[in-house]
Amino acid sequence: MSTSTPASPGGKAAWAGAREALRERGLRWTPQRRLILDVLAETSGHITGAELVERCRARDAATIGSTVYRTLDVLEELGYVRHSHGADGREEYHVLPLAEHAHIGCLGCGAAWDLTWEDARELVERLEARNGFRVALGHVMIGGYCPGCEPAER
Amino acid sequence: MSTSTPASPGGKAAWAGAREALRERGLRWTPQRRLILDVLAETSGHITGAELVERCRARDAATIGSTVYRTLDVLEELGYVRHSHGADGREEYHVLPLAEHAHIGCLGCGAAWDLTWEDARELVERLEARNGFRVALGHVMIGGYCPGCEPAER
DNA sequence: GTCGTTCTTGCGAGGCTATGCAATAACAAC
DNA sequence: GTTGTTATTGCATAGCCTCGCAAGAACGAC
Ligand SMILES: [Mn+2]
Ligand SMILES: [Mn+2]
Ligand SMILES: [Zn+2]
Ligand SMILES: [Zn+2]
Repeated sequence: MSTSTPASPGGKAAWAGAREALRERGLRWTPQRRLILDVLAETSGHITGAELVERCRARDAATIGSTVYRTLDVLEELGYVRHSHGADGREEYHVLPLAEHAHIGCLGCGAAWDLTWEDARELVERLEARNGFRVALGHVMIGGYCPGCEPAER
Repeated sequence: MSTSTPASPGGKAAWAGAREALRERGLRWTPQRRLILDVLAETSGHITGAELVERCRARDAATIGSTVYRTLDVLEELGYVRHSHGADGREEYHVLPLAEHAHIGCLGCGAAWDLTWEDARELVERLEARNGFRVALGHVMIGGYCPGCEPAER
């Protein structure tokens, strides 16, 4: 469903410090969190909350949705994931974000791509200059239609 | 919560043609649709799907959510409303959009502004040329911080 | 006014996400 | 290993939005 974002850097390696990161904050290392991190470590690019629940459930049928969503909140605070909302409003988590970037999503087929600061520069500079508005690229979502998806009517 | 978008032009007047617009397409004029249009005619700027359901329910307790959402779909096809998704992923309907436009929202205070095709031209043209991607300006959401709101952390 | 066609509605169910609460488990200290 | 503290889980519930389906209503024709 979601395309884009080249493979993450170290794969599993990047997650090595997660257990320590949790403990340093007084948070706990539980079997549920370990499973979620294992799945994320094998994911590159984007994943929706629902997809993550599903993949965890494939490995442990007892997986509870709310636990997954709450763990995602924690991981976002630690910087391991970052979320925005896709064109359909659903959560889209970016795993191990290398650099802040915006998302472009097809309203037809749901495919998604990334947009860099460089791509958005002209617009970002215009908003900064004209309105004093500082764009948070991670919270930019551009909806539209990819070449394969004709926008039906209108 | 959402600022911007000056009051709609004619208020009720702008909705006068709605009944005809429906009939010309073979669609029907029902009591449910009339109520929804009445409520929308008294709304200017933005409204979420849930808010609209609530306001309709205030006038007719028998209002059914799915009917409201389906009517919004129809009205969007006729051009009377246009929706995108707010920073929290919920649907945000723009009533009587004068022109298709994108939304800029402050992640700090929630203030929102509009962005026109002209403002986005450079980026839109770039995406069209480079990826064959046709931007739907109404589905563009730009998050960031207004001059008054310091970007907290990270 | 009656009838037939086709659009709409109501209703039920389901997907995605959030939250409160009590029971449980992780961790640190001993 | 036991115990106490407190974070976390499971569960239930709820909100927002979508969809299928069968019953019902709007509309045009007569
Ligand atoms: Mn939508
Ligand atoms: Mn969110
Ligand atoms: Zn597409
Ligand atoms: Zn602000």
